[in-house]
Amino acid sequence: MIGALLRVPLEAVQRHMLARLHERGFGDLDSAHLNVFQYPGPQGARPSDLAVRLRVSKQALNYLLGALERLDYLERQPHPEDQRAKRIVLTDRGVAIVGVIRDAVAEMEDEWTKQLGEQRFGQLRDILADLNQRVEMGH
Amino acid sequence: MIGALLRVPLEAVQRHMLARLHERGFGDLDSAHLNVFQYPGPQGARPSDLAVRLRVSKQALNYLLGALERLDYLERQPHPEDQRAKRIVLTDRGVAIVGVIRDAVAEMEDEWTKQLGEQRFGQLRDILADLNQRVEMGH
DNA sequence: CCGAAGTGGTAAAGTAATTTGACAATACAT
DNA sequence: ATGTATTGTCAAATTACTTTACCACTTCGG
Repeated sequence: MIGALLRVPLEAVQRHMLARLHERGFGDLDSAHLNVFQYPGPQGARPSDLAVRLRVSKQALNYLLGALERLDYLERQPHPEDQRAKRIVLTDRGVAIVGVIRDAVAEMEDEWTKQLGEQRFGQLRDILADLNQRVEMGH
Repeated sequence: MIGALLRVPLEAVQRHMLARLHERGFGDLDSAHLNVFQYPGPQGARPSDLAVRLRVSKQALNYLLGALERLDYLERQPHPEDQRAKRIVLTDRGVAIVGVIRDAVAEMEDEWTKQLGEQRFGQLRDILADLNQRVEMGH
């Protein structure tokens, strides 16, 4: 059951993020675009590396990046150290949505802290952080 | 950060589920198909209700159901109480994958219990269960 | 150095998934 | 009874993604 237990709150966070973004002038973003901004975000990364991180093909990522570039959220600049490569650089608009996302997550955390109590929410965070480390270790 | 904290372990569970299914003779399933089997599963449900639950259009769900029916995981039978409606009924093959999924989740839970300790994993489950209730309440 | 092998990005073509819009059949409220 | 809403499905159009193929550049072995 642990799958469902993780899924429901995660989806709640994601819905809240997307709703806030839509409210605040970023109505042209959808959840696929949003994946690109998953922690730690695309700023400064190479498309290839990002594709590995997100577990999508580099073509699929490139397709998303094309959309986000047309919507003026980021640019693909030449990489200073490797002439083959590109560097993803957020535009002002791209930086702005990171702030909105951060706010939306903070709101959700406050809400849950209020509901569960500070102690239990703190435990949840701590245990999840621990688990994350271990999961990332184990491949 | 709570979003990322929930996402990483969830994806680990989902990957593990899919890997086990592929190992055990269900190589024709992909993660889109798998969504249909998310708790509490499609058994006995109406396509429309399931579409609402999964937050996809009824056409998109119908497309998935068509694929799953062709792969012999389920059937769409006439609904006994409403002549317009259908009832989703799992085939033997469909019932079988529910078992594999349950086993895969149990393995993951055992693994994490070993890593975090019984007490902390138990806390995680309890707090998440509590949070789930509250999230489902709040729309 | 030089050539072979590998990496990073992208274009083009093809496939898969999803949306949009319609519709027939049934249920239901008044 | 009659108008309205619901349920499932089809088909067309669109969008998202994959596959295949490439070229520019880098790295590495000699």
